[in-house]
Amino acid sequence: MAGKGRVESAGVDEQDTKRAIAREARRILDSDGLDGLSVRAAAKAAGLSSAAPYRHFAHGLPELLAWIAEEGFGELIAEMERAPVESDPRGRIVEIGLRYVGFGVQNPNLYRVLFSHRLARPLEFFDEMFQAGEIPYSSSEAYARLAEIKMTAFEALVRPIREAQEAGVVRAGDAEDFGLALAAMLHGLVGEFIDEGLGGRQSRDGAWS
Amino acid sequence: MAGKGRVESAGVDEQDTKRAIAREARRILDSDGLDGLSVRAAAKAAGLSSAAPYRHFAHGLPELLAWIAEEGFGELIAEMERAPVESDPRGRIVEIGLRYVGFGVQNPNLYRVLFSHRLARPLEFFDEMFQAGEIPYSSSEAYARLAEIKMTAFEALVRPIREAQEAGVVRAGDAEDFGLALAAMLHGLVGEFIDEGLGGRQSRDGAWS
DNA sequence: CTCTGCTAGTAAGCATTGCTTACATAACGG
DNA sequence: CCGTTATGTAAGCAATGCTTACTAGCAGAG
Repeated sequence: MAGKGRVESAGVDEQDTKRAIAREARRILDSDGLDGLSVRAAAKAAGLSSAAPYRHFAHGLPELLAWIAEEGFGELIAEMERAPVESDPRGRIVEIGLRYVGFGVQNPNLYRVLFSHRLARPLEFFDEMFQAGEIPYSSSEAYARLAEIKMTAFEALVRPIREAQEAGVVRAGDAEDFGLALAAMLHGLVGEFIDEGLGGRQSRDGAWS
Repeated sequence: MAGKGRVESAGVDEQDTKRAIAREARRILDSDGLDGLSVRAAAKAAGLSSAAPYRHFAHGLPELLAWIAEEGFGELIAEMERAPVESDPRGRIVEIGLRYVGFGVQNPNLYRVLFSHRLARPLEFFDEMFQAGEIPYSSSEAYARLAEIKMTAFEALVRPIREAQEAGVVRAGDAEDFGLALAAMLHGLVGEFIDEGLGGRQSRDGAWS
């Protein structure tokens, strides 16, 4: 009663079980928080053995989290880009900021994963290992994609700033520095509402629905 | 070869071993990060058995972290209040903000503990349990003290704002709202420099020494 | 057709961790 | 002098991350 082999070759799948594991992991994360998420729990929820996830996420939990974060950043970007184009470019910046904070508040557990330093560190490790030639690019592909989409999300914040500058509505300057400051403020705001900030006790009565 | 009893009664101590455990835990936290910190490691570093810490930190790791966070907030407050009194009250606000960010950047692992949601949650649990009468106040004394000093830290940020308002140098308004926004911005900035923020890859070249 | 190799699972187990339980020892108070 | 309390130890449980050996099915080479 061991070993199942390449059974499901008929379907369109390929990475079907991989997606199933990630989906269950995401479900557990949303409902029970990061502390409730474990490789075993995700595997069990997907009807697999404890070791199965390591076939699809060779680096184990970090890579699983990276996968989830990649999806999460995608959702965050989509939410930001859903902001309507206003007549005043400044209004669009505000709209995007509001959507950013709203997304964080509505998905606190996911948001914490997105900006966990456990995610930032692997990115550096990947850089080092890749530059040292210890590992082929593809084996840490997930981290590379994560770094890319993270920059894309940042770009989604910087672009409207640049547009506002080109329209002459916002003072000229380094759009990336402006973006950095904006990202810091939004990130800090989410932290406050998620109950991690200094003013956490006071900031619980927001109506972010 | 088991049991040592109340041996060290001659010293001035009382909570000597407790402080020793916390000190080792802090050392491990600073050097190896939160992932490297464990109750057992702290106990071993203090020359004790694995179960010893639970005598002093009945709630285990969460309470140990709360203790560390309490010390950490004390250091943060001290650092902020070291800001010189300037002629311009606005300058003092900036000075305090700079010291806040500097502290976070220089103590990243501690800072992450200070604002971990694992710390925020116990505070709520404590509130609920206390209001439900399930637990005497003193048994969660550590969390109560933590909540208090956290508000003190926030107060250290709000006070100079109020002073600036009274001096007429800063537009009047709700100082707590201003403080909340300031806390959010500073928290977000630290996050960026600590490598958790959206612009993380770009913000590494600060000279915070 | 057969052999070889690859893919994708399983079962079992190791080390670590948080925490609990049972126990031992020493100081203190009546 | 004896019970109580404070403070430690040893041992062990359950959960977790991860590894190792193994198995089963499919695909292609000869």
